[in-house]
Amino acid sequence: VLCVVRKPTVGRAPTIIDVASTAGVSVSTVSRVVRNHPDVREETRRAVQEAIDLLNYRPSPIARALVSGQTRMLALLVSDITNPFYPQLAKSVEKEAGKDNYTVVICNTDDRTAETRRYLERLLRQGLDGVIHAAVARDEAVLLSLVDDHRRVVFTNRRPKSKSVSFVVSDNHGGAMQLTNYLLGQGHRIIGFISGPAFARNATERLDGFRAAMSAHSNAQPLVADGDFSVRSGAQAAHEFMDGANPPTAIIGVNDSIALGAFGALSERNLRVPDDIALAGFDGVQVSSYSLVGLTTVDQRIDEMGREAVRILIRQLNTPDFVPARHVLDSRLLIRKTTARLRNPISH
Amino acid sequence: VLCVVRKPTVGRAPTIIDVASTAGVSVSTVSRVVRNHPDVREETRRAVQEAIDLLNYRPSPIARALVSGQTRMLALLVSDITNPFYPQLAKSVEKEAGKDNYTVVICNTDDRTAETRRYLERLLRQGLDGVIHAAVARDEAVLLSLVDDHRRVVFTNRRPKSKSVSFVVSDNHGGAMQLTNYLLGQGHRIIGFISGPAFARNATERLDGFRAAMSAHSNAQPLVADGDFSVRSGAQAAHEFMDGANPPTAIIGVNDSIALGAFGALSERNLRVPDDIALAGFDGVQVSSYSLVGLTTVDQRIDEMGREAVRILIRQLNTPDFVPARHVLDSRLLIRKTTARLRNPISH
DNA sequence: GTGAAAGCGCTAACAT
DNA sequence: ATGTTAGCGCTTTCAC
Repeated sequence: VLCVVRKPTVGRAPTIIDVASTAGVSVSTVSRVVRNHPDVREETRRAVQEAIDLLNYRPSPIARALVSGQTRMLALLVSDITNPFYPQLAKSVEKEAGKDNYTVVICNTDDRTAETRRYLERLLRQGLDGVIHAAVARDEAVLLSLVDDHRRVVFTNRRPKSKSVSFVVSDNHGGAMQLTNYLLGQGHRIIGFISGPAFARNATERLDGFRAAMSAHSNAQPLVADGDFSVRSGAQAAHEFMDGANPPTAIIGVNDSIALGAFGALSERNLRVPDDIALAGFDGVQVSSYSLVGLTTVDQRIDEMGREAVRILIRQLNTPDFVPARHVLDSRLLIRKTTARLRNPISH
Repeated sequence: VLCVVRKPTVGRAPTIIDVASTAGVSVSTVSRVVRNHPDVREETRRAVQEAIDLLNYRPSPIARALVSGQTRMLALLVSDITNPFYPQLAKSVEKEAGKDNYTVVICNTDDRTAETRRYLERLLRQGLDGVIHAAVARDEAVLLSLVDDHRRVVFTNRRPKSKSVSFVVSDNHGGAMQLTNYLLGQGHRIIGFISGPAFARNATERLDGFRAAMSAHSNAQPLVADGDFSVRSGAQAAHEFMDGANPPTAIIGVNDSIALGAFGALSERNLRVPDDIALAGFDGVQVSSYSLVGLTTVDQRIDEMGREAVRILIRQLNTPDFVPARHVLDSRLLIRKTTARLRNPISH
């Protein structure tokens, strides 16, 4: 070959070949410099770096992905991005991942296994590197069968059944006990708990914590109503409680959205919070802190959960030997304005 | 070459070569079949399709991206994903894009130009196909300089200055007028408007609409306070209004979050809504509809905005000749529980 | 209508 | 320490 023709550099992103010819070295040397490979003479490295700077060369992630199989793309599976818990989690995940130049794709599963599968199949083909699973559906098996390398997965928000996969969750059981004991300490005995769907492990753990704390008190009467994490379901359940023969003096929502819904229902009934009835949530979502409500809640440290999940995942992705990480974050009771010492004990 | 060695098919995703050899045709033919190229005999097509089904072959998006420069990845730029407007938009964008097998990456810019740039530079190198810009910062120039092909961009939520780029926005000016006229019709004359940042065009349009409607009434007194779209700023501004010498009988928040914040502030002051003071928002965010508040608001049809933005973008991406689309969605007044006919006109 | 072959931009053996 | 080269899986001329 007498003449290796390359299109001119103008109007085209510079490639590794351009850098190599500019610096007067081979492409492998450039590649080594770019990847910080040690086997490069300092002088050569400097020359290459100069060419890189001159041309403003940046390696193509796509070409890299083709050859390495790694795309620096992570998926975050959430139940419903319009539930305020998830945006907050997403923000912290995205921020932490960005530090290591990972891109996060948020996948709204609506807690439907079929959606989980659809997303994963598409993204895996696209070369997805890893998954943070924060949705709460019964889709663990689907996920783990699609991503059989468990190093690529971290569960958060929910605790997985599998023992061989990493997770970061908050201490749901302990948090619920703490909150319930606080309400019991305030004099409440009839306490209503608005639960989440039975398939959501984080919700059932909270319910269990509530029950455990209540059963330790001889004259405590636990009430439980069904909810589905939504504001609407919280309102409905609160109405049910108050329409019952034996209405509670305090209500706990399994998450903040439900508690906010309950708050609305109570307002509609002209019940004042906390004077007439105490109310508490679970999550520590930002909106619950505003003066609108000032909701007492269990802070599950969402930001930390997201950050930690990313750190674990990225570490796993880059280490051959893998031991599943199991992090349980202490949850913290945030006492705000919707709870108070019981003023008008109901006699029975 | 006597012997073309390929690793065995087991444990490895099937490639186009596997399909070709299975079907007994060349890779180009397989490629034609996959891309629905017409130049394939029906018989051949069937044979190839059989091999594809047999092997469960799916073309590699990464390899395709390398050769075509297209990744089917879209970015959605938002100001702050924890502001409930954006998750709702994101959901509709994601859903619509998914129909055409596009993946959406949500980028939280915090309305900082530097963040916009950071995201775009990273994603463009990753082969980003297009951008839906829904954040409201002064970053139009940065975006358009980074993505000089305007077919790849759609603005939404905000109206761009550039005349050569597509957008889908709601009729902010008209919606604000409609809302203001409604309040005037209810007898309100002193109306407070809690605005957004001056750089946010959607906010200034709403403010202009408010002013226009107010100035058409001889004895109407517009009050304006600064806000930044956040719940907190809404609460603060409402306090300022009510501490003023001439408090309004109705307050409009430039978005629902601000109105919700104002609602909290008013509750704190033991003012009942709408009996003591009327309150309205803008956006039609879901949370504002719950019984907690039942906020009167201007619905800007978020879902439709997102859907339409995606449709326009995808169409532009696939047509060589490009005429910018300019869609203005009618906004709709949603009268709910926080506004009512003025009961106790203040005399002046 | 079909096939051969040249890349796309990079990494990783392997050779020197 | 550096260069050569064979791919990664696909699309796309260009022959036939």
